[in-house]
Amino acid sequence: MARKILCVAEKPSIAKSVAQHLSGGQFNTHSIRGNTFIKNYEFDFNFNPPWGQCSVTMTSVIGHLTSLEFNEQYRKWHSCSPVRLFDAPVETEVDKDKKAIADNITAQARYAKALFIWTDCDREGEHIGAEVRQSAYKGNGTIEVKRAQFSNTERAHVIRAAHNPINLDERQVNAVSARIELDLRLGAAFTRFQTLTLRTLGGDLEDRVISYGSCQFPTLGFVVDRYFRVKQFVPENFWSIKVMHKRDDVEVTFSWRRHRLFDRASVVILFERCLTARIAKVIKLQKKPTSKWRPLPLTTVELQKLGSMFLRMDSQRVMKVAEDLYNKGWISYPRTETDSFDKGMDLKKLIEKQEQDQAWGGYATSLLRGGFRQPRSGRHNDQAHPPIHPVNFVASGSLSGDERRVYEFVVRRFLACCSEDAKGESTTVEIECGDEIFFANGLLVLERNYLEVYPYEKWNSSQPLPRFSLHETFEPTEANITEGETSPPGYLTEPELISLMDANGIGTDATMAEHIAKIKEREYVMTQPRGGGAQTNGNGNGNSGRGGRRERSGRGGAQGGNNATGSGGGSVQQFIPTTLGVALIEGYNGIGLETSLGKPFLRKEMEIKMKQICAGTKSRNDFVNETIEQYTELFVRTQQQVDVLKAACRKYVFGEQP
DNA sequence: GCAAGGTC
Repeated sequence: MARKILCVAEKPSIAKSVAQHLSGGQFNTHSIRGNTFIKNYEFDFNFNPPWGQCSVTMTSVIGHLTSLEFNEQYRKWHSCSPVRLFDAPVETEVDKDKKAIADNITAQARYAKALFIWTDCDREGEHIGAEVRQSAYKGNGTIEVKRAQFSNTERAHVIRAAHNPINLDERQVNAVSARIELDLRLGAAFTRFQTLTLRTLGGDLEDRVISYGSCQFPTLGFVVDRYFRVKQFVPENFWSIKVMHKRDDVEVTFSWRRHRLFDRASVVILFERCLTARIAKVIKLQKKPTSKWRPLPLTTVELQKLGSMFLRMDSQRVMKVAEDLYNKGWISYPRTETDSFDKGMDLKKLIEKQEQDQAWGGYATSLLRGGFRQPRSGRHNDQAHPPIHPVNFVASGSLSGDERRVYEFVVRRFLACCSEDAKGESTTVEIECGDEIFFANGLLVLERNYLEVYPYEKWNSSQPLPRFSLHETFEPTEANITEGETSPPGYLTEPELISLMDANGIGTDATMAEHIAKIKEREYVMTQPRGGGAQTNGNGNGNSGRGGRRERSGRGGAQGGNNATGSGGGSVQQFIPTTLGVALIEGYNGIGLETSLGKPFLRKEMEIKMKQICAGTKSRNDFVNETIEQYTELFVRTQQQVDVLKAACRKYVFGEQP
């Protein structure tokens, strides 16, 4: 009898495409008991020695199989003092809804010679691989465990991976298992402590969960931080000079090189010198080619940011719709950090599929007839998934409204990536008037190229500048002093929040939207459209607290954010902390810990140490012990100064004077 | 009733 090899992927879609490639399409499909998504695919494949020709069962899990939990006696909230959760015993359990999946692996491992793990080649994937291994060992203690190394599911790449298995990377497994343990201990300890302590203040705090998480708190911190920057903003007056000149019926405005000054008297003096000079002289005349770069291949973070800017959906909604499109086979896997396409990928074949579309089909054809350019390469690569791209054509009629808009965006972005940059010509005229220098810019768009298919970005020719010649002198028609006042930043928008999270390593591409949703659900923040009234997520009053302070929407109305230019109506949502959200962050800031829980630094540090574990320069034990020690210290200090936290709640939530 | 991370 042929030897048997069990292969396990991280998700059903990967199991299916790997099975298709390895079997050449010749495989049998079996459902398993207890789970409708998981299938076992059976076929033969000739592996490299020592395995040779084998019968293969290819199946999958659905993400993590197990969770870490406190032992039974610590699970009830009042079972122990929260501080004990830093060292209470924990155990790993198969999730209830994953039991059937784990059993399938245990059963299939029983007669297999080897287990090939086909989870994503990232840290979490490595840990999921270890979870799979554990289930396999239950059925077969001597099964040999290997790991396939692959970053996409192209046929040749998959077959190469099957022929060249490596071992699981225990360091990555350890880094993730440490992360899991720390998230559980810190989250549970602080959540129980906060909730139970602040509950004693009564009122609106009596029966709600006031959760702490190493991602949700920094996320809240960003919102509160911006809120105070808006509130504490003091406008400043500034003055500037502009020079105007009319020629060939065109009114040209020359802007001041110094931009603006905050001292009126100085501006008046400089202005008077200009007036005295009377004559302006052209000192620089420059015409040069310019271009607007086509976008990079699409990552999850970009999809979420641009989704809230152009499509006016919140990040959670965009991800939900993208997942649906992925599950229906229209777009590639939507959770990726990679912003460059593999050299070997056949992009033209994907473009061909779009030729039939009424709106962008013609453009797709023009790419295939010579317009095609290999996409730019960004610097990110998660080694697990390609950038988000359309994999099949679907007529817009068979999609729902939101699906249509997300699909259209993914397709247009993809076609734009495969296009030439937009080309133009920029003109600069610089004049000297007295000792001051002024300039005017002109832009002539020559070839729109990718912009033809990517209406989300704008680039338009300016009014053409009239002809000037170098060194010529002329008397400007008019010169003025202008006056203005600096305007406050706007409240944080969702794309800005996602950028901050991304830059600070808060959450992953797949979870950022969830953290944002979580702080809304906890009523730490609410969202409102720019210039409109408040809107909360779920039920309840977003401005928690009796007599809580209501905030005016401020003057930030139209400023500071991205003025979206795409399709889709409505206006951008902005994030405003509730009184509770402000109280929590201000409370922790006030306790004077060297690193506040409301700042991103602690999470960043965790991320750095995980990388050290993966590099082999730090052990799992050292990492866990150090971090537990660090947070225990923060916890004890917080307990000692809990009055600061309570005072912040009284002040902000209940509006009491200190 | 707590977290964050996978994925459906």
